[in-house]
Amino acid sequence: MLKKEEKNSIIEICPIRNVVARFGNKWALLVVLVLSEQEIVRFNELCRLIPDVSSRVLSATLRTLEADGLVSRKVYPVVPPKVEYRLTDIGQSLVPFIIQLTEWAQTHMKTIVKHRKKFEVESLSE
Amino acid sequence: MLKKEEKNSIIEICPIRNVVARFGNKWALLVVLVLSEQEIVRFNELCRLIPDVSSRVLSATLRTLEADGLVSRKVYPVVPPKVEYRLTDIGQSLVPFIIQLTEWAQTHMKTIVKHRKKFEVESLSE
DNA sequence: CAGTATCCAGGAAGATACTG
DNA sequence: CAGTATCTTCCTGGATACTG
Repeated sequence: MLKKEEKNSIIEICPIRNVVARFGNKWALLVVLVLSEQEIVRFNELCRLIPDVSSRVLSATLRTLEADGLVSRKVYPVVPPKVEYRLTDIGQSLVPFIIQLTEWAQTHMKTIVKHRKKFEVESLSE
Repeated sequence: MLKKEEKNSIIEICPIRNVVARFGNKWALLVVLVLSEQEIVRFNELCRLIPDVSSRVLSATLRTLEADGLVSRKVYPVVPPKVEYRLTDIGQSLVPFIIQLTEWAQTHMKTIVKHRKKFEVESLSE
């Protein structure tokens, strides 16, 4: 394997890894998907729409998406606070691909799950 | 947030999360992409094609891809060992989406990187 | 050649509690 | 309401060494 510095340079150069790495985030894709369905969503609404994410992780996810320019955040100076999230144009442009991906997932899911089980059994019997 | 058991049931039910979770893997997408270009690849060849992955992680990645049925593994009973990896039909069917994704990444990468930097500066000045 | 074994470090994510 | 602070746990992935 390569040394750390060499690796980092590869990662920086490679646009695919750099950007696609974001999808490694456990929640990012899901947040984009939810935002694509609701247009405008407030923070606690998102919490409810994705019931198994903590507010800590959700806010971190939103911040990276905002940093990337995929999501915009609008704060209303009112009490109690009101913050709205929505997709930017770039964020929107990603949606069709995510949907295709989920369709692919739905199409092949049964086969994949079946295959996983079979594989598991075969591995055990060795 | 929900309790752990409730969460797990959500994840099991949801086909999208279940399958898309695989993309969270740091190397899975890249391996599929490389296999789509080379058709048949041997283990150490892959090591060389993806120079910044360790053999330990590479073999783990290959095993999960094999378990999912995206990659097939063919062992020749010779000395020294010879093992060939290639995409299955399901694996192949995923390739166009990955390519679209990488094209999207290439198109928007500059904007995203610029936005990240801007965002960083703004965060510091607060 | 094609991996495994072992050990370790870092980061992601979870639980809980708290605040402007 | 919309988060942050803190602490802890878990798990991925990395380094190195070794083997059928």
